[in-house]
Amino acid sequence: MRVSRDKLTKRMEEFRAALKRAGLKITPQRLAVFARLAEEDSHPGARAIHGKLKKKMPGLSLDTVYRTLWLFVDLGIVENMGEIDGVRFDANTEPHHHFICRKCGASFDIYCRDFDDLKLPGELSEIGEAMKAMVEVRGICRKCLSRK
Amino acid sequence: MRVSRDKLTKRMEEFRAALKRAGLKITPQRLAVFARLAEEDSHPGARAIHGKLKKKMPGLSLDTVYRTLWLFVDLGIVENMGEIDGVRFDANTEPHHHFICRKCGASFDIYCRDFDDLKLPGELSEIGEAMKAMVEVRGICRKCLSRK
DNA sequence: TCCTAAATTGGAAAAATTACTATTTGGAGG
DNA sequence: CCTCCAAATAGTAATTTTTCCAATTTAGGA
Repeated sequence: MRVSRDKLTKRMEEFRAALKRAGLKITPQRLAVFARLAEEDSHPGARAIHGKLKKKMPGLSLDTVYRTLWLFVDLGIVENMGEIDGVRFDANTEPHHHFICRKCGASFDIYCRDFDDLKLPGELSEIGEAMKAMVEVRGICRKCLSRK
Repeated sequence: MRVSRDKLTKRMEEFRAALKRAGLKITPQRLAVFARLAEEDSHPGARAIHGKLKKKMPGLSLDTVYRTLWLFVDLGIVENMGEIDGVRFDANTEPHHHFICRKCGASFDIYCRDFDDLKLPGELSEIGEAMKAMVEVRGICRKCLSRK
């Protein structure tokens, strides 16, 4: 799905501001990667972004895309979805939720009754058939906080 | 953290029942992988599981671990965390939530006011410092439903 | 315009995951 | 308890994803 024009403009402004604030250069590559990410809400991976941009920007290296994306995550203007180091597995079949550390990727179970039976919005049926809902809390874990 | 003895027993029962129901063999490898996963709530990845089990079961192949874990996901006794095909990125800075398709891995944004300001449980502070909470809904997307 | 630290490229390396074949084995049926 | 065979595994090769690095280019301040 496409993002509206003014949302896009707003995001591009935030992007420029964040780079300026951090004293980083505004390069064509960074502009292209961010724009690509900001104008769609399909949450692409690095390869997908690289593939799309390669047409307009043949020299673009895959490494740059990766480096750029993680830079954006560090700057707080982009969020990563999914674990840092590959897929993980969970055999806990009871209702529970997750805390995930942004620094080290560690994850912890959270038990919270209020979260167990969230009422899902009706429009969800347009997207698909929901089977389960859980809350994902992101932050910094104790260990990472202390060794900071 | 360790899981209590009766929870573990219960999970092992469910595991045996699920394999039986599907007409699959209960092998030492499957028992070991599931037990390893069920007795901890640290959500390990395939490599971590393989590494731990290698000591007791020197011949265990990494392929078996991967195959076994995805089998468990298919059977519904294990849930995978993180995207199927690598890390993804999201430049949407507005409060929103995600629907993720179990079949194809596609993800969609959900907007739902009720989810935007979930009250986090106090015990969370023992785990770390929370920065953001979002709801992750899992199910089957329209496309996958229709092509079923 | 010039200069320099920062950024990018392209290719190589590392890590994660899947594929494949020969061999082994769980467990159904005798 | 044997026997047997479809199912499962081991070991290794292939593929995919991600990161690293040295050489080169460039954004943007002076």
